[in-house]
Amino acid sequence: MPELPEVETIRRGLLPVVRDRRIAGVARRPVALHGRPIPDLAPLLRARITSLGRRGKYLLWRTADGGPVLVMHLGMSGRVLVTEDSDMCDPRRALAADRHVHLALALEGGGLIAFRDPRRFGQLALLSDEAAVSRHPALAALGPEPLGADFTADYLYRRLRTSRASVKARLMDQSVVAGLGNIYVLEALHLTGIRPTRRADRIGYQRCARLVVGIRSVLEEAIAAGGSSLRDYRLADGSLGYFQHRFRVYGRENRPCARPDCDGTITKRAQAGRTSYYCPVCQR
DNA sequence: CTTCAGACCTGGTGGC
DNA sequence: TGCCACCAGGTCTGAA
Repeated sequence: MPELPEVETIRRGLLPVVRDRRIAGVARRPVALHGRPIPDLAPLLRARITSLGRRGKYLLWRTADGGPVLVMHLGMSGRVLVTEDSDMCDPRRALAADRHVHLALALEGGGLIAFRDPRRFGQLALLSDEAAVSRHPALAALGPEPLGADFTADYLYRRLRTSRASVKARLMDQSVVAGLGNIYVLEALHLTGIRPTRRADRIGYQRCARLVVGIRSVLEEAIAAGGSSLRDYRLADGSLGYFQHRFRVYGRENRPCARPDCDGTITKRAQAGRTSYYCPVCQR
């Protein structure tokens, strides 16, 4: 899936296209996404999109006058497709043309937004207003934004010191910090010289402080690069992100460690049902 | 309580 | 070429 940098890149690319556009037609496929049916989209009809927000890996489509909010999570394989082609503005046709498109919104004046997710691990919810957004269980459970002021060394130290789980599992827990996934956790841990398998409660304050800085810098660099394109992911305009060329550890088993003064070799191993990559020499 | 394996899905890849 | 096992950016559940 898109992790925070990919979702943020999509948000930035989409915003100028959809802002102030009115929704002229809607269609949904009768399939389950993340085990739940796609909500009725009728409340979106005639609504005007005013902003596109992001919280963790969630995209929030807001509409004018306190109207409904579409909450979208891209799961592992979700994408948002946009076409400004005025011929392609029938949402039902968009669903018929591609069996992995599960939601389509036609824009007044031409153009179409489609949510495509082959694996169907994504999530869609339509909330009636801002109050419902703050009550949404998954959103309410999210920890601080890693690029926000609340994500501090004090905070992270407090959240790590009480857990015997691995630091990697802890950082991937969205209630600790919102938006990190497998790739960026591993990248940040390499940057800060911490082994993914290290127990969270064995990490001191100074290392937490470095981790906060490292997480921020990895995310900022990735956003600047337009995210990472592996498999499905594309920017809003269909182009590719290029942060994957800057990976220090992810997918780099048996390659030399990228740290200049380190002669280690990147190791791959299964951890908590996922794959971890790290340098056994400089990550402790 | 916390932690972790398994389930949920499809598609792409690499081995035989 | 075909078949099959395995792997993939995430999240939730239930069991230990």
